[in-house]
Amino acid sequence: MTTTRQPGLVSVARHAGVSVGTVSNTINRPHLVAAETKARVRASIAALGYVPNRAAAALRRGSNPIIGLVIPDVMNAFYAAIVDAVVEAADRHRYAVSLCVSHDDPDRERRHFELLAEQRAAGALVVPVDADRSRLAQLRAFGTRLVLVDRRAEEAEGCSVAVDDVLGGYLAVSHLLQGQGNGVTIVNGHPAIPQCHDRREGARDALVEAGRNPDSLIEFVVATMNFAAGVEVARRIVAQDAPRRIFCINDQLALGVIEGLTAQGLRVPEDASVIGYGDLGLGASSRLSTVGQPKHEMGDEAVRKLLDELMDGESHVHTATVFPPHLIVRGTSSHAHDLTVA
Amino acid sequence: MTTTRQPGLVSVARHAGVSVGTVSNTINRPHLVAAETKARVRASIAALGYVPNRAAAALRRGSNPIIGLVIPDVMNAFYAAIVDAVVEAADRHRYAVSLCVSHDDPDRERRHFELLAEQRAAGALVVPVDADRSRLAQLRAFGTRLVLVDRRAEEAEGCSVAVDDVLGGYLAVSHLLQGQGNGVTIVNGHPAIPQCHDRREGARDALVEAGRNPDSLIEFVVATMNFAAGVEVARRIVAQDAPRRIFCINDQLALGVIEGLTAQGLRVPEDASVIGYGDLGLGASSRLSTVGQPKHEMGDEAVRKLLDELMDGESHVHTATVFPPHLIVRGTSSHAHDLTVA
DNA sequence: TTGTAGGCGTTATCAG
DNA sequence: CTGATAACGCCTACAA
Repeated sequence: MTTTRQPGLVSVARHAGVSVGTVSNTINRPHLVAAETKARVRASIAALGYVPNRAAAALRRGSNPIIGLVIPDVMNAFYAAIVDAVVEAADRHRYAVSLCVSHDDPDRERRHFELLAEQRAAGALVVPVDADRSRLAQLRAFGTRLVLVDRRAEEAEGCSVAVDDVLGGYLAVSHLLQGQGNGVTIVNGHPAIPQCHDRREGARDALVEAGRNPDSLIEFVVATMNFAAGVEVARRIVAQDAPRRIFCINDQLALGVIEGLTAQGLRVPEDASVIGYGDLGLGASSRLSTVGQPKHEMGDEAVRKLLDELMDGESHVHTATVFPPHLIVRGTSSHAHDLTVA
Repeated sequence: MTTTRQPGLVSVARHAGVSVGTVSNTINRPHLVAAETKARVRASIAALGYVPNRAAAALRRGSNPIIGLVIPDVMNAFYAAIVDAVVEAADRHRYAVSLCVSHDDPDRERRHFELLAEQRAAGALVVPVDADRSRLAQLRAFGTRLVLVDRRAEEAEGCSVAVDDVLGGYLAVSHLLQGQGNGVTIVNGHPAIPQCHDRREGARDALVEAGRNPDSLIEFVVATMNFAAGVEVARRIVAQDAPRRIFCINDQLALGVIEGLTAQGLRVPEDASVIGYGDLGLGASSRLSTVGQPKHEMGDEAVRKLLDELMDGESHVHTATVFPPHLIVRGTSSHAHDLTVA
C-alpha cells in the first residue's frame, strides 16, 4: 500500500541521483545536459516506466500541445480527407487533435471553442459554421491561434487555406465547352453558399472566355445537393429542353442527373455531357469526369501554418493560401461502356 | 501592464466576495452552494470572462476528461460514422475527443497510446491494429479505461462493441439463395481478416440451412478489396463459369464485379445476382443490395460503456455487445433499370 | 453553508 | 552543467 502509482519527475530524479531540474532538462532541452547524466536519467525513466504528465506541463506553461479541429461533417469525404491529413501532421509533431463535428450548428461550434479554451489548446483549425466571425474572434482573443480552413480569412486576422472554386467552375465548364452541343446548364446549390456562388462565377468566366454571353448559363437550383435531387432535376432539364452539357456542383448530384437522364431514355455521354465536382470517392467506381481538390495538401498546409505561428511567434506573418483544383477527365478509356447496377 | 490575463478561481472569488472553495463548488458541486451565493458567483464568472483551466483540474484530479479514439482510417465511411457518433456523444458529456488514425500501423497506435497516457486521458475507444493485446494492456495498466470497437474483447479485460459478421454473411447468402441459380460464389478478402472469416462462416451457415454442402461455396480471394479487384474477379468468375449468385465482402468489390460482369456482356440482375456488404454510401446512388451495419449505434454504445465504467467505478461490469446487421434489399423498385455513367 | 490550506507534476529562474 | 525552489490553477479534506 505504499508504492505510489505513476512516478513523477521527483521519483526519476531520486532514482537517477540527480535533481528534478536535470530530469526535466534531459527531456525538454537535452543539449543542456551532460551525455553521461543524460544516459543515467534516461535509464531511470525507462526503469520506472515514467510517463510525463502533460496536464502539469500545460498548467505550468499556460498552453497545451493540442490542435482543435472543427469541421461540419466527418462523413463527408472532403472533410474526412482533411481530418486525415491534419491528424497525420499533428502526430508528426506530437500534438493531440481534439475533434469537433459542428454539423453546421453554431452552438456546437461555440461549445467546442469553449472546450479548447478550457484546455488552453495551442491552436485550432476551423471550417466556420457561418459568416459570423465573433465566436472566432473570442477564441482568438483568448490566446488560441486559429487557421481558417476552406474559407478565406482577412489577412489581418489570421491564416487560411482554401481552394479556388472559381477556377474549379471554370475548369469544369471549359471542359464541357470542348464537347459538342450548344449552351450550358448548371445544377447548383443555393448561391448563398460560397462554393456554389464561386463555382458559378467560374462557369460564367469560361463562357465569357469562349465568347458566349455568361447569362446564357441555364441554372437549376436544388435545395439539397444529393443523388435524389439530381434525378429530379434531370426531369426538369428534359422537360424544359435545357442544354445537355451539364455542370453539377457535386458528384452525387451528377450521378443523380445521369440516372435521371438515363431513366428518360437519354444516353450519356452520347446524348448529354455531365461533369461533377469534388472527386469524393463516388467517382472512383464510375466514369464521371469531375474536378479534384487537393484535400490532403490543404490539411497539411493548415497544420504547417498553425505550427509556424506557434513556433515563430512574432515573426510570423499571416497568409491566405488558395489551392488550385484540377480537372479529372474520365470515361475516355478504351473500355468505356455502361455501368449497370443491379 | 498590471492586469493579469485569464482570471482564475481567485479573481472570481475576490470579485464575488467569496472564497475559492465556494467558486469551485458552484462550478462542480452546485448543490452544496446556497442559491444566492451561486448567483453572485455566476455573475462574477460571466463578468470576468472566467474560463476554467482543465489542465489544472486534470493535474489535481489525476485524470483528464478526454476520450481517445483510435481508428484505422477516417476516409472509410464505416469508421467515419463511428467517429461521428463518438464525437457527438462525447460532446454531450463535455468530454474532448482525441483522434488518432492508425492506418494499421502499430507504431502509430503506440504513439497515440503514449499521448493519451501523457494526457492522463480518462478512457479510449480503440479499433486495435492487430491481435497483439500487449499495447492495450499497457495503456490499461496505466489507468486508462478501454473499450474495444469492432472487435470482441475477453469479458475479463474490458468492454467491447462489435457487429455480428457471421450473421451478416448469413443474411447476404440467404438472400442470394432466394433467387434463381445454382451454387454461390463469394468474393472475399484474406480470411485472416476477422471480418472476412466471419462473413464466410455465415455464408456457409446459410448454405447448410438450405440443405447445401457448405463446401460448395466457391471462393475468390482478392488482395485488396476495391473496385478494380472486383472487375478483375468478374473476369475469372466468367472464365471459370463459377456460380452467378455472388456475395462480395464489401460494396466497392460488388460494384467492381458488376462492372466487370457487364463488360463481358452479362446483364445484372438478369444473368447474375450480386450482393455487397457494408452500405457505405456508394450504394445510396445505386441499386445494389447489401448488408447494413448499425455504425452510429456502435459508436454511441461504446461511449456509453466507457462513461459507465468511468462513473460507476467498482460496480461496473464489462460487457461485450454484438450488434446485428440487417439486410438492405435494393433494385426492386418500380423504376429499376440500368445506371449509365459517362 | 462557507473558508483555509496543502499539494498535484512541471517548468523556469537563479545560484552555485 | 546541475541543484534548489517558486509558481501555475484547481480540488478537496477539514475546520469553522
